[in-house]
Amino acid sequence: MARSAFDNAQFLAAARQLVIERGPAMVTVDSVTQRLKAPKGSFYYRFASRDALLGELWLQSAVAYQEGFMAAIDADDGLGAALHTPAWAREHLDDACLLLLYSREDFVAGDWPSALRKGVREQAERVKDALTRFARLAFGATGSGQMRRAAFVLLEVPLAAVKPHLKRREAPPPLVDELIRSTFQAIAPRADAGRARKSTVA
Amino acid sequence: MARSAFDNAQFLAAARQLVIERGPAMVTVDSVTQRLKAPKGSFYYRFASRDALLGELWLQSAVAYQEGFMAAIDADDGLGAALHTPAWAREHLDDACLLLLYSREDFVAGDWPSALRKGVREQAERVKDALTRFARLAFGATGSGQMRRAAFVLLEVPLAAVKPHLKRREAPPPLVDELIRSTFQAIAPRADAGRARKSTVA
DNA sequence: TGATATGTAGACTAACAGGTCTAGACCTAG
DNA sequence: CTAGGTCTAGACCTGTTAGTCTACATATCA
Repeated sequence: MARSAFDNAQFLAAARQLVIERGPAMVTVDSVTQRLKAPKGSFYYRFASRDALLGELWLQSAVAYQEGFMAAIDADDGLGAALHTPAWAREHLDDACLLLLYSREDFVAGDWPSALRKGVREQAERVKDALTRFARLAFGATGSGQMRRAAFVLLEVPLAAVKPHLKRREAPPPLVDELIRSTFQAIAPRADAGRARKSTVA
Repeated sequence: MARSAFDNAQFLAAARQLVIERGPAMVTVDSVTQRLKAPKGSFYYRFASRDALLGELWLQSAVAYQEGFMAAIDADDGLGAALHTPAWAREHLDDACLLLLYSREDFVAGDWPSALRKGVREQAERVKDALTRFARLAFGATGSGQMRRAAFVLLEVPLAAVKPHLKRREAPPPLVDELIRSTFQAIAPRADAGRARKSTVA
């Protein structure tokens, strides 16, 4: 039994379940190992700390979420990017609950483990680049006001629209897309003009 | 020195400061009493538990926030209710950080102390009644879709618009009002017709 | 076969949490 | 002046947490 009775993925999966069921604060090293019937030693053999586990868990989901978002942005499909949040939540309900219902700080409060710092920084930079690109497309400039609008319409509003449903662990209904679309067209009408005509039908 | 070296308000004030500086999770009985240089006994003489303290703190702010919100709703001023969130945040930055940056569950996780349960229930009911009244005004009905829209436009969007600024402990700039107003008009145009013309100027 | 990698196993420690309890200081009433 | 309620004071108890440490089992390779 010396060759891997457990592996990293199992610990991550157990932790994910616990986050979804009870929130990140209730994920303790003991609760994870108990659920897996693994000894503590095995956990600390694979993860440097609790923060390393929760950080990796968060980063995994954040990167997965980002993929489709970036694809829409790269295609200059602003509305598609805004609607990516409910779409992704429907496809990956568990991941969406984990990522969108809690904040990054709920997973790792203080300094991040050095192994993850680079990943987190890159993640943040990609988001910022995406917002910049969209701000230029939609508002013709990238000043602080335009960036603020971009974040509002691409991230904050979709998140707010989706959250109440995730709290009940249910997929966001079509109404959510309608709310996001209306808001998008009210605030960034120009971004919609050249592209993504199919998403606009209603 | 038997007559009150400390009183309830001081404990609540100390806890409030701690919430604002470090979040509700970092408010421990020890940290509160240390900040006040009060002994633990004095704390437990006045509060039944940590939950009693944090619950009262949350409820205080929630009721204070609600006052202006309800006033706008009672006047059928939907836009005014939506704009109440940034307005109140400007006037009461500390309370806004406490109430809007965290969720009720961050203050009291499980069951609420019986002394507060009634207050919390009434608070929730008032919000629900307000949303119902607004849904009828704005959408002509109070089905689940209309209620969802009402919550979105009166609470979720204003909260989302204000949050990034509260995280930096700064007052929401005028742009926030503009974002909320645009969203409101896109989603509940009818609610604006009869009233609150002065708020609509742009 | 036997040394070593790789990992399991879980008792243990130290810090800190919420909460209890007893002793006593002080004010007020009689 | 003294009795009793009000409140301070802080030692103490119990449970839980992240993290450590040593012992040991197994597969692989020389």
